[in-house]
Amino acid sequence: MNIYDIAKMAGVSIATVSRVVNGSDKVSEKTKRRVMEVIEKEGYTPNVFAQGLGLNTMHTAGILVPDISDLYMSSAISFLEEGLRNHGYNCILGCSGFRQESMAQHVQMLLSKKIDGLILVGSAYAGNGASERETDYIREAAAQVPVFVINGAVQGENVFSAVCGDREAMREVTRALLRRGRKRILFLTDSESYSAREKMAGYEEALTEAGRPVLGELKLKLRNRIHATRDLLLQYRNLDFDAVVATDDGMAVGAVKYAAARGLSIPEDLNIVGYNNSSLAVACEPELTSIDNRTEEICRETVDLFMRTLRGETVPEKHFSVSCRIVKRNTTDF
Amino acid sequence: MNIYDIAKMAGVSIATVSRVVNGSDKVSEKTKRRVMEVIEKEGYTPNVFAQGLGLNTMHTAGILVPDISDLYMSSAISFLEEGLRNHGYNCILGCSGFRQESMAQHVQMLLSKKIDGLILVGSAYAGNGASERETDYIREAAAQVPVFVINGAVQGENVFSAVCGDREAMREVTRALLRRGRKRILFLTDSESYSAREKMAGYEEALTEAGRPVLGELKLKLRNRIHATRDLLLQYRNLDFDAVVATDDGMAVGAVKYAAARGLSIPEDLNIVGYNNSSLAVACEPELTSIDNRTEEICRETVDLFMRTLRGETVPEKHFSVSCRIVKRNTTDF
DNA sequence: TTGTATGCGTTATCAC
DNA sequence: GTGATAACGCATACAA
Repeated sequence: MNIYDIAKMAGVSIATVSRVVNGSDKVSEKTKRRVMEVIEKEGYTPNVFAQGLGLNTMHTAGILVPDISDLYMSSAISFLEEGLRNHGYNCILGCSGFRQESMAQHVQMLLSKKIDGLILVGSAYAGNGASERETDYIREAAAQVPVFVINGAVQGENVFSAVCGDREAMREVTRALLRRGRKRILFLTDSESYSAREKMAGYEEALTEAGRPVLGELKLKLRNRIHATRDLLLQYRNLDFDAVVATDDGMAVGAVKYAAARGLSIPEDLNIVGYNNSSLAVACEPELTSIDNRTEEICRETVDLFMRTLRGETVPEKHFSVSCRIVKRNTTDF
Repeated sequence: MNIYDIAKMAGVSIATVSRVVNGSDKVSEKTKRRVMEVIEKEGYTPNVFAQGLGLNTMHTAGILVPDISDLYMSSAISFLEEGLRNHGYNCILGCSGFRQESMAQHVQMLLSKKIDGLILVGSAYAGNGASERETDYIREAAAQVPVFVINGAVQGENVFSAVCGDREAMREVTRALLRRGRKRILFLTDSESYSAREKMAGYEEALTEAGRPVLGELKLKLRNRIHATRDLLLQYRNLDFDAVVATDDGMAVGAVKYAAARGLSIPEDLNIVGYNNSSLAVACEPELTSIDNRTEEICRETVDLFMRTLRGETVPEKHFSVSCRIVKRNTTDF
């Protein structure tokens, strides 16, 4: 059932059918009614491929995440999908993993589908800070469609980003721990992404401004898995720390498990702060103080930016930032 | 840059370019090389809209989930996306929520994008068992493209499904609890979906075969939220139960929290079994015995079915089933 | 082995 | 208001 069939059945030309379908006002009420009747009866919908070919868009956004089973990313996608859909855009989803090469490849794959814009979820896409060249693939993509990076700042023409103040949040938390007399604060991370670097910077700033040394032994890189974290900490028996800040709740929960295994009481012997305020923070015992990085706001802003950019508006701010919130629960005493 | 440009630059016809791009063997090595050179130099890729218009496919699968921030569904999507991508198919994602009307609407939306097949993740799509009509929208969709339901059995032409043996798993777990002397086993669920009904049936079967009555007061429907579950159980102070089985880990963790609030010891005073074996099961304390419903296998099978169906193979089994696995941790003593 | 011509189903630009 | 017709960029049947 195509536009020719409908035209024939309604006794009009395809141009008129097209006008009716697209709500043109240059059609008489009478013919509009007649055409609509046929359309309804036959359940006709325009062929999106033909539309796409003519208009050069199928109203889709490409969304790329490294790992969709990560709680942070899946909730981000949830917000993005809803927002985009409300504006008539569908999402083509890609899961790229964390390998640089694979990320660039996936970007190409999405571009080849002629998406209208590309949303990269997670600071993993913003490189590890080794070199500006790491993010060249983003700027190349941006030559074709606008690119929106969530939680990672990338510079470039047609590249937009929305982040939350990870550095400030981590600085504030570290400060609070120091104020409560914590002497040796362990920093746990699983990556060197933009946001991980920001968090570490905040941690170091707080130490420095308090006149404390930044000790390499207190900065651990590890896998973001609960048991792996617990076991690693158990191995470092003589590391001697009285607080833990982690760049994701998973590692923080691992620290909680470590405390249980060592018979340490929380928060008296050990303060622990997680990140992302995921359901893990509520599941563990004692429940985890965690930093809420405002996924919903960031996603909403990104969708807004997406729509405005596609409408051809020149947006004032290419880089949007929002403050994190510290959600205090029972693993801290500040 | 289109096929005409490339043809002109390479000094051949568009047919030849098309042949080269599609790897036809009826092109001489020499011209193939020449054309490829131009293609590489210009970075040409075929316009997928034009391809789609001609071939009536863009090699996309529609994937619909009620809630992508649910751990079970996001991990399912992760497996599906990878599997489909390995076969050259991309995913258009929809998040429908749990409302019947919205689910049907989203199915229409995906169909309008001319997907090659539709994958519905989660038994929510299989109806609440009230009437066969609930799933009519699935059979209607199946008139256009093959539909694959994950974790919910739906009958119909061109409808396929993959489930795990929820009924058997729940029966086995309940049996084990009874064998260990548990007298009053609480059943917690947040829905009446196909899989929830299967689980309840298994629970009831185990009770019945042990000569125990199935008590309505011991079957609770509630929201799948940790604190909400805990608080609800605290309200029912005189309910008197010595075991809990839940249709999702979230509620089971809520029961763990309830035990902590009441000062009950686990597993001595209370046995608890969760479902889906998510990261929540590992995050909570004590760690949760949970049922692994084999998401990866089910998704792999679904992708396989998807590909075979699209290739026009007649598949022997429209309904695939795999057994769950009970993952014993520290909230049970069987 | 290569080229020509046509169809795919729209939208949009013209005439009328 | 309405209709004829030209793009849009590809794959492919058919000719050469």
